[in-house]
Amino acid sequence: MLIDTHEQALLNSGAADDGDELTFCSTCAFSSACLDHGYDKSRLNDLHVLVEHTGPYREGQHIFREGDGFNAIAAIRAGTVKTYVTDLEGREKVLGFFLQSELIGLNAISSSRYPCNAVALDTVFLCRFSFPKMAVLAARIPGLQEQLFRLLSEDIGKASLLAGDFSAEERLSAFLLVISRRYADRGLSATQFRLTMARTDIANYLRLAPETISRILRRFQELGLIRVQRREIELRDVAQLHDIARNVLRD
Amino acid sequence: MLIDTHEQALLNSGAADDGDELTFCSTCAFSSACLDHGYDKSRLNDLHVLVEHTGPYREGQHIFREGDGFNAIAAIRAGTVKTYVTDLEGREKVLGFFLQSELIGLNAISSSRYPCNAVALDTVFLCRFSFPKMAVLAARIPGLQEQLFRLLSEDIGKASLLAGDFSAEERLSAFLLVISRRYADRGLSATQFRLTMARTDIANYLRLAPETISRILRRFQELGLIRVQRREIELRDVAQLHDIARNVLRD
DNA sequence: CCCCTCACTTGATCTGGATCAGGGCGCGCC
DNA sequence: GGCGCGCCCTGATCCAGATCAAGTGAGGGG
Repeated sequence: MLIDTHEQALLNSGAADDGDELTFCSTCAFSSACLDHGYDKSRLNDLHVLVEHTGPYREGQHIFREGDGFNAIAAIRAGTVKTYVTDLEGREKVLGFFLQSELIGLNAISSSRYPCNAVALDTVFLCRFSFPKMAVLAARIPGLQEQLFRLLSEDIGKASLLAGDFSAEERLSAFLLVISRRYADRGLSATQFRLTMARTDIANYLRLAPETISRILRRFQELGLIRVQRREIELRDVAQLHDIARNVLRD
Repeated sequence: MLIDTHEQALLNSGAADDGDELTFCSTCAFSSACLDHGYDKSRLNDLHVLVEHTGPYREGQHIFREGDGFNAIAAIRAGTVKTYVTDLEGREKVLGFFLQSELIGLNAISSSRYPCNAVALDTVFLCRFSFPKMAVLAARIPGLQEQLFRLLSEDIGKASLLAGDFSAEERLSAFLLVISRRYADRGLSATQFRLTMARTDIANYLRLAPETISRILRRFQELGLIRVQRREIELRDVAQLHDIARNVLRD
């Protein structure tokens, strides 16, 4: 298994133990998935050749670029990743933001090339999974195959925030709630967090102008729905935000 | 294998032969996939319990509804299917149109429920594949697993026509070209075809008003790009349509 | 400490497409 | 054939959000 010096440091620093897959990489969705579904430790070697820890990627550093040959999907161990494409006029179109334990690269499977760019928004560490090897393993471990099907299928529906002809308020409210939910899932505060992305990134993601983001954040603040100071956000009336976003989120 | 009377008639009418999977169901993506990847005939029984031909569904008849329990994905043997959800104000949001040999239901895997409605736009026949059984089979046939991963991954990127803040002309031009391409792939004319969906459906799909669809079709006709008469469409200047849609299609 | 930069904010104006309102026409049904 | 219904077209008006044009203020480097 390839481990660079940063990685080695990280491994040595914690309670990490190469012999136990769960503590070895507690943020890897697949490792957990394997164990959850009865994957036994006698086969751990399979995972070791499968998994490669990489990082750190510094803010602004690319993880992959559009057109790069696809060989691995990656789970984020730490940090935030933005995926995007650039249109013919050079404008950036943000496809998604990915937090700890989320997967990037799933949309590259079909064409064997990454169809978009991925860049670190802060300091990022990854778990890379060789996809060919994972496919072989998936055939042997039903739980893993099932997990992969589920993850892929989930992503098909994820575009809903961008699809739909929603108003700017609906979009932004839904965006804040989705971010909040994802932070909460990771044990962080659901009501107070720091956005890792610039206004421009949010705008490019929600298909709005940066000015519109500013104005609506201010409006939300004036209405007492949120408190915002630079990138620090506090949600003060989640119920009403949900009400605004109800058409987008539908649940 | 369950076969209703309509189905039986269809089977008997052609050169179909239950002993040969390829002629038995030449429009089924998976059957071909299995054979393409070295699936041998001694295991055909697996596919027979897996596949169930259904139909006809008449225009306006639902194939599944939002919330229905997911048990199977389906390949379209004939006809056109529209998938959609309804927002809280009762407005219909069209998610996609599916032609012969395309698959519906892939987005239901993750939640075990169909997250949208599917309705026939004309007379539709389906191949239903029991998903649990298919997953078992996929573990045994590498080609099938690979095919499934590829199909799922493809669909993740499909939303691009809806995402993006494209102009009405860009959207509609891209829509016509995508339809054209898909008809051509099926051996039909790429430049002359009949739309199976209403203006309203196109509008709901492209997130535009039906009036806008009308106006732009007229404008395209005045510019000599297309000829349109009711639902009959003739593409007269594909190059320029491509130019208009270049930001949407990106290839 | 000050300046410079870059992200963000704020205000003024403009516009693409939605909405509203009405009219035509093909098609099925009586 | 005529009538009615649904789909489609067309014109007039309106508005959300883009765009244009200045600020403002925090952080960083000299």
